Amino acid sequence: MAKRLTQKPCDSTPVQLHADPTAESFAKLAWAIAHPARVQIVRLLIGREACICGEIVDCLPLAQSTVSQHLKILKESGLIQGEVDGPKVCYCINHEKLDQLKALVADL
Amino acid sequence: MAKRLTQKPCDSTPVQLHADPTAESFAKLAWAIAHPARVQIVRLLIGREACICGEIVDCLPLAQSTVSQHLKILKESGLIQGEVDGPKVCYCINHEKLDQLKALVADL
DNA sequence: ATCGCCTATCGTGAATGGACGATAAAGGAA
DNA sequence: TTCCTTTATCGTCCATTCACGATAGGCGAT
Repeated sequence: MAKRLTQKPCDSTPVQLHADPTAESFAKLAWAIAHPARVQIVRLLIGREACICGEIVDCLPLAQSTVSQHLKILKESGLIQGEVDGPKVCYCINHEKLDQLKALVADL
Repeated sequence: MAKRLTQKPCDSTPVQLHADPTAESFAKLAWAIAHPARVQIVRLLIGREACICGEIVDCLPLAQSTVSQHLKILKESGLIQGEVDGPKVCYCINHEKLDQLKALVADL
């Protein structure tokens, strides 16, 4: 790359689009819901404001370990939270993060 | 899977969350912007309402072929459109698709 | 027709994602 | 304690992504 030096780059600003931290966090958040199973999980948790646990597994045509993996990804993204309740774990939506995602997309 | 038959599944609806076509298209659209480079490209195209061409390459710290790949992904998602203009190609945002994405996220 | 520029595509390699079964860890109940 | 249930993690396999250089095709200019 870097060969077209005879003309101005984008707009009037030099270049400086490299490694945009905003784009990175945006992409991460978007990636968290960039899978049908994760979209369904998020919607499920939104649908019932209250938290639920491994019934999520019963709602998806996936193995328990696979669902657990998706839940981990969603948890790491911050979109959902898990809280241990005895031997079970209740998950619920993190509305702050969800609103943040909504704002990021809306402000596109 | 399918072992917990002694208790009701999620909510009162049987199960039927399998292969939700809505979730699939949502996930596809989200995946299209689930990469920092693609977020930057989309923002760039939104910033300048008009279309631009391979200057995008100069705005990203990526090889031309890599950028072309990302553009292809975005084009296939419908979020952007490319129109040939002589030896160059001008890309622009597909506002309909973008609005669709916004609506999908807002209605979460 | 030939040259040079712009872009898409091909081929490759490294890394990651997604799915599964098996297993481990934690807690409640008998 | 000993089970049983619930969930997370491990290891593995296959598919896909992402990045690159090289190459091919299109088009305008010379």
